[in-house]
Amino acid sequence: MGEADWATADGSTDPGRACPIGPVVDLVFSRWTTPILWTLNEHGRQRYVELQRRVAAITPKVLTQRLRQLERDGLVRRTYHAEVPPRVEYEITELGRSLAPLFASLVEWSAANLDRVEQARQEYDDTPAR
Amino acid sequence: MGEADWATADGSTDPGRACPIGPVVDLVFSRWTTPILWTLNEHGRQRYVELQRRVAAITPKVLTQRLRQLERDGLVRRTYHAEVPPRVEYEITELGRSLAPLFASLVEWSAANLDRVEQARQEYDDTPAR
DNA sequence: CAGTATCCCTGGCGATACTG
DNA sequence: CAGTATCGCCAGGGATACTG
Repeated sequence: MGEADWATADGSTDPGRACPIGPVVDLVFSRWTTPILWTLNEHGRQRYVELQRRVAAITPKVLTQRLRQLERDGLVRRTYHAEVPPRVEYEITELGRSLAPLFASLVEWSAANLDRVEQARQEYDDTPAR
Repeated sequence: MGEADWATADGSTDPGRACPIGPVVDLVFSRWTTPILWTLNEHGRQRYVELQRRVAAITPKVLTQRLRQLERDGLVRRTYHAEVPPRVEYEITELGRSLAPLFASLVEWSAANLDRVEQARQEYDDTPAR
């Protein structure tokens, strides 16, 4: 909570993402990654098709893209079983699981404050002088 | 942490965002909102131009868009002073400030684990059999 | 100063079809 | 089953210029 923590090591401001949580936000909160991680964390090791069913509305292309990215980032582990038919299982890694408390905090915050947000929107929309 | 918390109240799965933190992610972690909230939280009440300078590389159009959205969501308060030249100040609200612990957790997680992510990427990229 | 207004452009996503 | 491959789109963002 320092006064100038948003400055980078070399003293210059980081253009674009002038805050220290930029990287982790890109990592965890980019599109589709949160539902995927959530599902993996909640339902344990799963096959590709199970994921596709649980993370509704995601197309196979995008699901694969995100899974590859998560695997590369070390948050998800992919296990290929050379059988017929082939079986691939995905599971969350220890590193991925370390995000669970964070997710829990997010859930807590939502439960406590999301209605306030909705209320604020209502008031904003109901104000004619804008 | 129930077994089927990703199901909505009516028993159906929520298409697209099959996890309970979907809404708060959209609210807080959509593009540009995190650096804006961070800056507002770190440097207190500021004028439009100060924000524009601190959140580097953001264009005025987008900055205004995001500020309006944050105002509507009740996370930011806008104060217009009818002077010449006009002066507008933005500050984080109590509701917005309630996100601070969350941000702090994110910073902590980054400090503890971001190097592991980088390491995982290195290993992934250095593996030829892919 | 604090924004609008306009135009443009891209990359991410969706849909669909196909394969080892 | 577990993905690729290809195509098309369009919302969101960037650049630039202008205004009360």
